Amino acid sequence: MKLNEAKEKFIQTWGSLASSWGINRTMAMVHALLLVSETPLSTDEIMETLLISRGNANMNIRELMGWGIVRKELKMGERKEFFVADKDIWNVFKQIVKERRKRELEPVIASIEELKKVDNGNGEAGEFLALMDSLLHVTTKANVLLDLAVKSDENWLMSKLLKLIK
Amino acid sequence: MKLNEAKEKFIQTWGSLASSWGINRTMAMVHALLLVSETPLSTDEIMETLLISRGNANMNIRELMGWGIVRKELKMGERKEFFVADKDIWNVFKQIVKERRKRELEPVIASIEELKKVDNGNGEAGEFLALMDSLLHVTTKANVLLDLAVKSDENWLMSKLLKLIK
DNA sequence: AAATATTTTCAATTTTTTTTGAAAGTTTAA
DNA sequence: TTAAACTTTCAAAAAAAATTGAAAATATTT
Repeated sequence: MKLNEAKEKFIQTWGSLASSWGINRTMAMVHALLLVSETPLSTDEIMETLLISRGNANMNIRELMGWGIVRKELKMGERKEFFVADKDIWNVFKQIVKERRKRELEPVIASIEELKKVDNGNGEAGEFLALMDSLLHVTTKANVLLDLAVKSDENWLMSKLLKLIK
Repeated sequence: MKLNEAKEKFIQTWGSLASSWGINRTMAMVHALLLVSETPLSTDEIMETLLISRGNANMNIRELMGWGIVRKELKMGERKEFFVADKDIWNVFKQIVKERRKRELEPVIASIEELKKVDNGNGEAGEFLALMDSLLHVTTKANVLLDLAVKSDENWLMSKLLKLIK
């Protein structure tokens, strides 16, 4: 398999994985392209390589920057903006966990807390409250653990965790 | 807030969360409905409550059973099938992790392994290979850890993990 | 074996999400 | 200040995903 073919396959793999995780296919492909690119790429280069429109390219690049895993790079003597992906995969992973925790996990915890205020005058909400409690139990623990994962150094975390397995 | 209102809000919350995780909105709502229901529900009851068609209800119930988090319950003297959701949230969590690991993580690891076979005769694939290695590093570790999580008892795992935080 | 109840399937439709592309906006250079 | 280079926006179009509903299949009862 030639290098370019492998890169292409990687972009496809990343793209098709995306939709199972609620991530825009094109966004994942732009990310993959930047990951395998040895040099920063301009919007035009991304458009040409992935055969997508300018609007689409722009939108997804911006979204990736919002996730904190792609950044702008300015080239001297060039007016265009260039983009690079953070190549430190552990960092990318941490960044995504951090964002999803903030965007999705925390709101859901707040929402469950809210639902615990249900009127239980005659005790009819007992089962419901038990469900909310067990959900809260799992989600808050996940929250704490993900926070730990995000803040820690990879090697420290992994060595600790791998010890647990034995 | 009345109990029924709270249940409805819970179903909505669960449903809207779903799409960020690549899960069908209705499937999440059916799941939520079964979670908050104190009794097993028939397809007809699910249709009526969520205002969805028979085909849709059937499809999503079946999908939930495929994920191993909803099961059929037969009532004596009733010809209809009834459905119940596993109320043990830790179990539900484990089951979902287990399935996603099998359906998504393992194939992606296999795919990256495949891409490592790229032709590197003249050394031009060095950076690409380094990227594949670091991806493999993170994904295989995640794989091992999730496997641990899935196989372990909640309390054991949690007590161990919480110790790490201190 | 026929009638009835129930579940499943799937082509057609609807809804939602993504993408396009051109116009508007912004920045830089002459 | 004007023009050119470049980026952003967003309404319309296209594509993808979800949903419907009725017909077919299956299961149960009489």
